[in-house]
Amino acid sequence: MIFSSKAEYGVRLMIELGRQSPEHPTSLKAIADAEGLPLAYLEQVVARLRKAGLVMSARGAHGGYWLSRPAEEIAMDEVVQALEGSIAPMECFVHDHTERVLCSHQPDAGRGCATKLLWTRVQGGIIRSLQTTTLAELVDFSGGRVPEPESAAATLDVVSVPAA
Amino acid sequence: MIFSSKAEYGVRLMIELGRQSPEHPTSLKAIADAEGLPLAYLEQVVARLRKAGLVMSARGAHGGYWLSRPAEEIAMDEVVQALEGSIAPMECFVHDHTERVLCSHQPDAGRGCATKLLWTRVQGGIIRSLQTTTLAELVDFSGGRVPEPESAAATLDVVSVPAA
DNA sequence: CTTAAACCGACCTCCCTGGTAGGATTTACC
DNA sequence: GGTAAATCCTACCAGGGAGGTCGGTTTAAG
Repeated sequence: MIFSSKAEYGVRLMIELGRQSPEHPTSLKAIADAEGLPLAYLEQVVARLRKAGLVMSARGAHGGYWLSRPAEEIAMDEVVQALEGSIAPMECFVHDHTERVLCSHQPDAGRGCATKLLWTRVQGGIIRSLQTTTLAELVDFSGGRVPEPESAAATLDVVSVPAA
Repeated sequence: MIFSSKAEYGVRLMIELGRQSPEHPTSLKAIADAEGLPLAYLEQVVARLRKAGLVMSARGAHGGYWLSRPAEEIAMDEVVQALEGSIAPMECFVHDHTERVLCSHQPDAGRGCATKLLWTRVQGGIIRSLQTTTLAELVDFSGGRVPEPESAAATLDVVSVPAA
């Protein structure tokens, strides 16, 4: 298995948020119920998304999460990267603090690290396919946005972007 | 980590075999010494390659392994597939006995399995990048074929490194 | 008949995945 | 202010797979 269930859950969570209006927060419990996922575990998953700046949150009653950007502007490589850590095809691909990915193998006896060539290509293939998929595509594929509720007056009042 | 060390070791093993003449078998011990890998573990790795028909073997003294086809005709997706089993980005991608890969998720409540769209693309990206890389490329990258020995001396125990 | 090698299967240890548990804190509403 | 709903945080835990090891059997060359 290439990706862990954190990625699966996290992507589903993002899709769920993308289907909702960003105006009012969606609680984790609602998502957990809708997707049949354990709430306590989802908390850990969403924490990664929040730290990556992909979702924002409001605490307290009627709190919840929402996308920090429109789904059209969220590429899935950001999402998966936030959930899985670095996308490394092999042990020797380690992130240093910058963006660079490097191979820790010694260039043994003058020859290059041949497997690195292969894994680099694989990594490129993965990242490309993730970069060219937006969250909006997945939202659309899963049935699109949830229709805005008619009782707009009430809900819009609840909008409650914390008026600090 | 996307691929296990079986893939790393197995690819290195294949490259080593690709650097050798297919005329005489190369022992696992020679490869283990050259690459610094545990012999007993390599046995398990090479067994997968043999069962996949990628290498052939001869038992007994002076036995060993060789590529069953020229390196130019071996695409790396075959190799990685043999080593790792199926290349599935996510739990729900399971192989049945055919080539088809399917998602076990129910199409819940009429909506399609949206994550499947994403993982399918990722899988495609991986497989494409593996398919378009041949073993010969990696052999070449790692310094190319070992020069054919003229004498009948036991050359194979010492994998001669081209002296820079 | 000794030696080098492939072949085989059982075992073993560590670490990560996939959770659970229990709380502390924040906020809306009455 | 009290209570309920929610985020947030840390610790813990069981299971399984990764990454080997070990011991032995069979095969073939010299």
